[in-house]
Amino acid sequence: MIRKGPRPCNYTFNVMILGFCRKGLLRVGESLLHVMWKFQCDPDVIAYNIVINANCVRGQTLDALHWVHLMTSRACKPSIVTFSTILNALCKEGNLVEARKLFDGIPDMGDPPSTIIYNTMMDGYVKARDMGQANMIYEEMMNKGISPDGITFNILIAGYYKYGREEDADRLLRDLSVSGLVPDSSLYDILVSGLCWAGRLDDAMEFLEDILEKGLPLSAVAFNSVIATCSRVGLEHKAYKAYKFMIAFGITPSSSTCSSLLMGLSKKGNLQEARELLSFINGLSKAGLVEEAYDIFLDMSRKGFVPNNFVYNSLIGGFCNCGKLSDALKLESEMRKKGLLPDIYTTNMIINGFCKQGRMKSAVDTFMDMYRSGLTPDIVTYNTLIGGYCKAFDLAGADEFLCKMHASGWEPDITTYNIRMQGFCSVRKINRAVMMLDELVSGGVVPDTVTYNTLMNGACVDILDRAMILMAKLLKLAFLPNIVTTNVLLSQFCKQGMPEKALMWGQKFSDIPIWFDDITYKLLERAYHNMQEGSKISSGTPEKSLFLDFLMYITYDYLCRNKPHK
DNA sequence: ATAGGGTTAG
Repeated sequence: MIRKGPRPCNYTFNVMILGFCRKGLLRVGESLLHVMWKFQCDPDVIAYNIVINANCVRGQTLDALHWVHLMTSRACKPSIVTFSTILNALCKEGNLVEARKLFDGIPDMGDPPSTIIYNTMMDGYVKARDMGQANMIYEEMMNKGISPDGITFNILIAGYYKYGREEDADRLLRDLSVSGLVPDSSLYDILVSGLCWAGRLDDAMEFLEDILEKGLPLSAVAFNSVIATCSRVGLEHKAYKAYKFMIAFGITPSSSTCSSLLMGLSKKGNLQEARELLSFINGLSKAGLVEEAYDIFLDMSRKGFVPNNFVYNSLIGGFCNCGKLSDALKLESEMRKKGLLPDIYTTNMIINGFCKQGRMKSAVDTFMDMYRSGLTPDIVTYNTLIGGYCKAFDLAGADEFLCKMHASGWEPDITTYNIRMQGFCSVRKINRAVMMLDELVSGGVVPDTVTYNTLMNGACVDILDRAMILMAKLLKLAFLPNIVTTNVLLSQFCKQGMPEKALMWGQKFSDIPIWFDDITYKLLERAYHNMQEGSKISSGTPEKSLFLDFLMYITYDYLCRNKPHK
C-alpha cells in the first residue's frame, strides 16, 4: 500500500479517520494521523480537516487550532475549509478574540482569505453584536479588493436591521452605489429579509409590494423570508397570502417555501393538516386537507418537492411538544422508509418528548439506541436528559448523566448550568444554585439572560435577606433582563397576592414600546381576575412588595433604554 | 463552510 504511492494510501487512511471521528472515537482518528507520520505517508489536508472538524464539533476548538500548527509544521498548507471550520466554531462559541487571531494569521499560514473567510469573521462579529468590528472587516475587504457577495450584504444589512441601525444599513447601500458595484438582484431580496430579521414583518411586506410595483428584480428568497417569518410567528394565513402573491408574480416557489409553510402549520398545532400535506406530497392521496394546503400541494408536487430532514424534524418536534410521542415515533420510522436518516436533532427531540412526560426510562432507552444507529450523543442530548431528571426531582439521575457527559469529553455549557440551577431552585435549594453561579463564573462560562431570570425567580421566593444578597451578586454578574423578566415579576406579584401591582406595572410598561408576549397578557388577565375576586389573602410582606417593585423598576428602566435580550 | 430542525427561565 505504501509502495504504491501516497494517493491510495491517503484515501484509505482518510476514510478510516472519518469513520472513527463519526463514531465519536476522535482520539483513535487522531492517532491514525500519528501512524501516518510514522510510516512517512504524509497526511493530506483532508485528513487534517477531518480531525479539525471533529474537534470543532465537540467544542474543542483549541485542540483544533493546535492541529493547524501541527499541519503547518509538517508542511501541509491549511485550506479555506480548514480556516472556515475553526473560525466558524470559534465565532459560534463567542470566542471572537481567538477567531480574530486566527483570521489575522491566515495570510502567513495559507492562501489569502477569501470572501467566505471574510463573511464568516464578519458574521461572528454581527452575532456578538459588534457591528463596528463587522463594518471594519467589510472595509478591509473593500480595501483589499476582495469582492463581497450576496452573503456579505446579507450579514451586514441584516445585522444593522437587527440592532436597529437602519441609517447604517442605508449608508452601506450608498457606499455600494458609490463604489460602482452594480447591485444584483439579490440585494432587494436581502433588504426584505433584513426587515423580516428585524421583526418588521409589515414593513417587509409593504416593501415587497413596492419593489414589485417598481419592477425591480426579486427572487423566491424575499418571499421565502416573509413566509418563514409569518410561519414562525404563527401567522400562517399571512404566510399563505405571501405565497399567493409570489405565484401571481410568476416567481417559482422553492423547496424552502414549502418547508416554511409546513413549519407554520406544524407550529400552529395543525399537525394533522401538516402531516397530511406531507403525505399528499409523497403521492399518497388522502382527503380532508384545508383548501390552501391543497393548493400548495398541487403547486409543490408539480415542482417535484420531496420532504427532507428539516420538514420531518419540524413535524416530529411539533408532535413531541404536544406529548404525542407515538405520532412522532411513527414519523421517525416513516423517515427511514423514505431513505432519510433520523439525525441528532430528531433523536434529541424524541428524548426531550419523553423527558417532558417524565418517562425517563424511555428517554434513556432512546439514548442507548443512539449508539446502535451510529449517532453520537452531543451536549444537547446530555442537557436534555439532565433536565429531564431535574424535572423529575431526581438529582441523582441528573448527576449520573452529568458524569456521563463529562466522561464523553463534554464540558458543561451555560445551558447545562442553567438547567441545574433551575433544578436546585425548584427544590428550594437556592444556596446550591448560587454556588453554581460562582462555579460557572470562575470556570469562565458567561451567564446569560436565562441565568438571570432563573436565579431572580429563585430569589423572589426566598426569604428577604438572602434574596437581597443573591440579587446584589446577580446584578453585578448578569443583569440581562428581557420580557421573561417582566413576566417572572408579574407572576410573583400575582402569587404573592398583589394583583393590583401587577396591573399597575402592566400599565406602566404599555407606555413604552416593549413587546408583550402571550404570557404577559395571560398574567395580566389573571391579575385582573384576581383583583375582581378581591381575595385578600396576601402572602407578601410590605418589604417583599418593595423588593419586587425595586426589581420591576430596574427592569423597566433597563428595557426603556436598551433592546431586550433575545 | 453563509438559513431553516434540537436542550434552559415565565
